[in-house]
Parts: sequence; C-alpha cells; structure tokens
Amino acid sequence: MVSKTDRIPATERREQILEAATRVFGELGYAGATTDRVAKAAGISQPYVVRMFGTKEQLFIEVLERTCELIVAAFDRAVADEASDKPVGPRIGEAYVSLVETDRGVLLALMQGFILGHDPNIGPVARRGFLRIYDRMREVMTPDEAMRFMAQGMLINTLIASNLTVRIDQDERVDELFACTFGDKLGIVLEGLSRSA
Amino acid sequence: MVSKTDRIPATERREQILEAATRVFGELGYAGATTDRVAKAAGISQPYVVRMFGTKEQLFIEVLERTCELIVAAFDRAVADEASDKPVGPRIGEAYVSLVETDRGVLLALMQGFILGHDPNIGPVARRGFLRIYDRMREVMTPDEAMRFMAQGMLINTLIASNLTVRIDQDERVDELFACTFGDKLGIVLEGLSRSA
DNA sequence: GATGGTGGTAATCGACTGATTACTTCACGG
DNA sequence: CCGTGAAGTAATCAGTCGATTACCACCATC
Repeated sequence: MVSKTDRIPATERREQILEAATRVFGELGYAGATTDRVAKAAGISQPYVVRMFGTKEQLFIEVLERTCELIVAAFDRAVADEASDKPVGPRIGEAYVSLVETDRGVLLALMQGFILGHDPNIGPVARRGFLRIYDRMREVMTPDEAMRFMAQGMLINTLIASNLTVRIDQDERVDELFACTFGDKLGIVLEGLSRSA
Repeated sequence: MVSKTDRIPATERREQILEAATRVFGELGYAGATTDRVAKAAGISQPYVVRMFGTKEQLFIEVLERTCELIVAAFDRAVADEASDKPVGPRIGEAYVSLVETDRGVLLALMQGFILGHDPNIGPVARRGFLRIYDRMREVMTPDEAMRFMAQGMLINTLIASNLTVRIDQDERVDELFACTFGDKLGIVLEGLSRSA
C-alpha cells in the first residue's frame, strides 16, 4: 500500500532516516529512543530502519558521526567567512548558537553521545568526535581559549537539553543566566524559540 | 536464604540503594539502567528496589535530588571553610573537582538528569536542581562568574562522562585539554584515577 | 511477458524489564 | 509462645522493543 511518490532512492531515504534519528535520539537518548519512533519520524516502517543500518547501535553511531561533521562544517564556514570583520572566536560562537536555533537535534544528539563514553562500541566514536571538534578549535585559538569555548558549548547544550528555555520570561535567574551565556547572541536563540513555538 | 546480618533497617537500606542507583544511573543513564542492576549493585533483590521506591522513575528522581543536595552541601562547606586563604571561587572549584575524584557517580547522575529535560516528570526536577546549584553560586559571585563556573562544570562532566580519561598519557590533545581544564587541580583528578584503577 | 533487482511492509518472534503477587524469615512486645 | 509487623525473596506476568522472516509492488530491459 505504497503510493508511487513514497518510493525514494535508498541514498536519499538514508539521509531522511539520519535526520529523523538525530531528532529522536537527541530528545530521548540512545537507550530511550526506539527504532519504531525513528521510523515514524521518518515516515517509514520500523523494519526498514533496521535493515538500512543493521542495528540500532550502528544507526546511532552514524548519527553521531554525522552530527560531528555538521558542526565541524559549520565552524569551517565561520572561520572562512571573509565578509565578517569580527575576530574568529565570536564568529565560531555565533555559528554554534545558530545551530541551537536551526538544528537543535544535532547538539542534543552529540550530547547524548558524549554521555555514552562507557559504551564499548559507541564510546570511542564519541571521544573521536569530541576531539575532532576540539582540534578544529585549536587550529584557530589557544588551548585556553579552546577550552573555554568547549565549556561554553557544553553549558549551552545542557541549557537546551534540560529544557530550561521553558522558564525564560518566568524566572529571573533563568533570564539572567541566558543573557549571560549568550550575550549579544541571545536574540538569535530567542528568535529560534519563538519560531518553533 | 538471608543470613542474619543481611537484615538492615529500611532507612539505612534506602540510602544504600540510592548510593548504588547513583552509580548505575550515572553510568548507564535513566533508560539504559535497569532496576535489576541497581538491585545487584546494592546487594538485594530487584522487587525490593521497586517496592521501596514505587517506580524506577521515582527512584531516579530521588537520586537526582540527592545528588543536588550533595553538591550544594560540598559548595557550602567550601564557602564556609575559614581555614583557607584562597578566594571563594577557587575554593568552590576545588570542591567540585574533589567530587570528580571521590564520587564520580554524583556528577554523572546529575548530567543524566539534565539531558532528560523533556521528560514531563523528571524534567522539572532536573531544572529545579540546576537552578538550585546556580543560585548557590550566585550568592558568592557575579552572574558572569557563576555562568563561567557552570560552563566549566559542564565541561568537566562531559570529559568524565565521555570517558576521555582513558586517553590521558596517550593523546597529546587530551593531556593539553585536561591540563587546561583542571589547572592546578589536575593532580587531584589524576590521583583519583590512579586510585580507581 | 518473463525476470530480476530495488524499495518497502506486515507479521511475528524472542529477549528483556518493570511491576505484582505470594510467600518466607526474623525480631519483639504482651 | 504467640502473633504481628518489618525485611526480604522467588516466581511470574504483561508489555515493549530490536530483529528476522516472508512477502508485495514496481520498474527496467531483454
């Protein structure tokens, strides 16, 4: 009972599934997510998801590697941006914050990978991804600057993951923390939130 | 088949289970952990764990609240420490790093709670805990300082959770990042690692 | 108009897991 | 010594989930 338009080349379908899985894993975590939810988010059946990637674990690993590539790519674009007159640090910062707005699932899925460091198969992939991002930072800043950037990024991830955004405009402490964390980029975040609401 | 010495008052047993559950949830996450693993870690049977806390979810919530209390208590001790001549910032930092060494499960369980912010029951508890810790920081430092401290803390949590410690002394980037993150407190961490090995 | 490869699903299985039930053992007060 | 409640477990159930199997629909091309 598949209409003609539902039949899509495997490579394209693969990307659809990865996109859906990024959102689902990002929200529910690796163990909390099910292949069926990924399938529903991608608009296909659960067995097809499993057959395309072999196992749930393999799917998550590919999601994780994809998120790292997306983040590194966003950083590269920010670094290479000749149009901006800002220093490279703030440019990368802005690139990361833009990800919060446009592709929250990427940040959350990355976070979910990091906390699986104990897993024998996923752990190494997560560590490799973390270091890949750290390396990219180190190419354009000092160790101390890179460390602070990673720290800021982890705080942002935590703020988004813990859903503290729901308390914006309702809790002074939250407003203060968000203003302090995002600085002049706060507008980008708030705009993204109002759009997704 | 219970020997006499295995019978323990409920309140005491309760604390044992919370302690074990903190470790198990910290390592495997909420969805990834099972009540049976918690039970085995606590040295009792699985049904007893469930009966003591009602549901797995309730157990996790109590674990989460306990971790926040432990962290806030550690901060309070650091702030009140009259013997030290250091400023309050580094004292709290040292208190947090000491937790990495002595009670890694606490930090990991906290992290696991933060990324469950979307959960209708656990999410509010996680946010409340986060803000409680932030409030404690704000009592002794500026918003910007508090934000940087939280960021640093989240980076530390991520480094521990992702198990990047296994690459210490094997990857120059990791050594650099750890040295930069922990600064003069690096010794505390390394000592804790060698002891747990 | 057979044939085979590609895209896809329905049905189902087996393992796992949270929760429930019913039971046992023990300490202690009257 | 009896009974009552607290501490604790074995057995088991019901639901969920990842994976497998067997199958269908479509299109190309010979």
